[in-house]
Order: sequence, then C-alpha cells, then structure tokens
Amino acid sequence: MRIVFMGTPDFAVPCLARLIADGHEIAGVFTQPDKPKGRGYKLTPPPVKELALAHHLPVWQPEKLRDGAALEVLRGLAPQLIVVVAYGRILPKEILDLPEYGCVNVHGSLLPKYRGAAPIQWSVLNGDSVAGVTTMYMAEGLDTGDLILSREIPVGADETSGELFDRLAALGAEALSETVRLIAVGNAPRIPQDDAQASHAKMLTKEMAEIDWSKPAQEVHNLIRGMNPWPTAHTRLGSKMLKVHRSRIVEGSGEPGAVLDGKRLVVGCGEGAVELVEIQPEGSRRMPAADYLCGHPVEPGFKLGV
RNA sequence: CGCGGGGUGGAGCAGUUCGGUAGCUCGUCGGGCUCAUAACCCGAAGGUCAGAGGUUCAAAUCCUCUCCCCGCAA
Repeated sequence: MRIVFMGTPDFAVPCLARLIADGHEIAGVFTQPDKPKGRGYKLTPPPVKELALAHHLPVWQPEKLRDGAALEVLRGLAPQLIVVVAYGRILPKEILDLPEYGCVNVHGSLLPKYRGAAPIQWSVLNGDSVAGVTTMYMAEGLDTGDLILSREIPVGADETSGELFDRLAALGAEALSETVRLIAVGNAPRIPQDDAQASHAKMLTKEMAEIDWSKPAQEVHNLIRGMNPWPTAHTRLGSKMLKVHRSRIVEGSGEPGAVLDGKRLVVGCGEGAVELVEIQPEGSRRMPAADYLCGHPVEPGFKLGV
C-alpha cells in the first residue's frame, strides 16, 4: 500500500515504525514544524521527523494545510491511503477526499469516549480500569469518523499517563497494522459512532494539575498519576512549589493537606490519605520523598497547598 | 544571548555574605539494649567541595573560563 503518514509526537512513532516494518511504501511524512523547546529555545524536531529521516523518508512540515500547497504536494505523492496519528492539525476536506481508500486515524481511547486532544490522560484522571485505542475513517468533525476496530487493555491502579501512553502507542501500532491490512483486502468494517455515548477529552493545562486536598484520596491519586509526566501535579510547600510525580493510597486520615507522618510524607485528603512517593521541589530534580526528608525535615501537622 | 536555582562522603542539605580544623539528617558497617523492631544507645568507615586556571601565607569560600543538572517561560 502506498501511504502518506501524518503524525508528530512520540505516540505516533510506533505507528510509523510499524507501517515501515510491514513493508508499505511510505510516500512521504507530514509532521509539525520544528519548534523552539526547552531552555534557550533550542529548535527541536518532532519525534516522527527523526524516525522519518532515519529511514530517509521525505518529510514535509507545512505551517498551514489550507493554503493549497499541501494539497499539491499530496497530489504529487498520490497516496492510496493517508494515515494520521496525533498530527495536531485538522485536515481540510479536499485532503480527506484525496486518497482512494481515504484517511484513517489512530486515537488513544475507546471511541466514542474521549474524543479530542488528551484521551489517555483523561482515562487515568477519571480512574478508568480499561483503556484502549481505536482506528477510524476520518470525517470532518473532531474524532467523529466511522470506527474500524479497537483494542482494549486494563489500566494499572498506580499507572501513570506516561506509562499508559507507551503501552497504547504500541497497541495503536498493532491496531493500525491490522486496519491497513483489512483495508487492503477490502474487508474493513465501517461502524458509525454513537454520538450519544461521546465525551470530550479537553487538553490539559497547568491549572488543572493543582492538587485539591479536600478531594478524596483516590481522586488525588488519580490526578497525580494522570498529570504525569505532564503537566505534573503540584501543590505548595511553604512558599515553594512542590511537584508530585508519584503517590500511593495509604491508610489514615486527617486534615486535608496536613502531613500526618513526617517520616513518610503521608498527607491527609478530604477522605483517606495518600503518601507522596516521588516529588520534585522547586528548582531541584525529582527525587524519592524519603531523600527529600533527609535534608528538609517536615513536622507532622504541616499543611501543604496553602 | 528569554528569566532563574543548583553541583559539598552512598542520598538530601548546611557552610560561601565577612577566606583560617569538612558539618547536619538519613543510609552503610561494627557493637550494645530489647521478646522484638524501620525504635533507642555507643562507635567506625566513607569527601579530587563538578573541572581548569588565577589571587593569597592560606580557597568549598574571592576572580576568570568550561562542563553538567534542574525550575519558570515557550
């Protein structure tokens, strides 16, 4: 199959790698332009670009898709199928209609649940016990296209978004491989989504990552693992910010935000308590909470988040 | 040149302002106490103070340069 691939972040990398491994002809790769990232605005290429270049695939990084230039390029590439995985751009209808087999997308949720930008994180934030990936034919709406197939996996009780990301990226590559195979033999299902079951997973922001200690321990724990690795759950420790990378639900109860045990950093919640396992003080590297306590004793009763 | 914090025994930190014996908590090892313990007591090992150069009788500390880590912002 002659395919054009469109994708940007790490999540899309296994999918492209799988298409290459499956022996498809990758006519070209579209990814977002290099962006200034990190300290000092270093210009950084997206992960998909690095993989594409490593395989000597032609790469395009248009700022816009709607000015016609991209369409011309695509006409020239003449793909039979366009595969889109976390590209981060909306495709105009002319592009959707271009390939003979259409455009397919790999999405990190069990559609129609969690349409939108951050499905995997919301699976964790909501404490779902099952997550998955879905492939679909792309339509003009946001993740509203007809479904092709899906794969499910259980979510671990302490699993972080980042960990689930990695597993779903691998699962997505599998689902994509099968999807393309079915399309090639003209045997792919086309199942309309039930809009009544749909939900939307909006993009995460830093504000959402502030820990509300008045919530039950389970919700606090879900926030901490759901916001890992980005934007990272945080609270206040005195005048400084404290990031919390990992936590654990433990026995105990106490005033919300109050440290119950100064030796293990157990913190009271609205209901129950969580132990902060891995933290990162402002201006410092991430470290086990026990390490932090060696140099920064915390009195039981001290309140976080104020 | 976007703003800022930091590098000191295995870990986390203090000490740097104002140069003068390498310090704290934890861990490790040995011993003691205890029915017992992550508890308590006694003792010990372990450090090129990120690196290079400079000033000085003397530098973790002052000056110059380099490397590395991190927070914010994007």
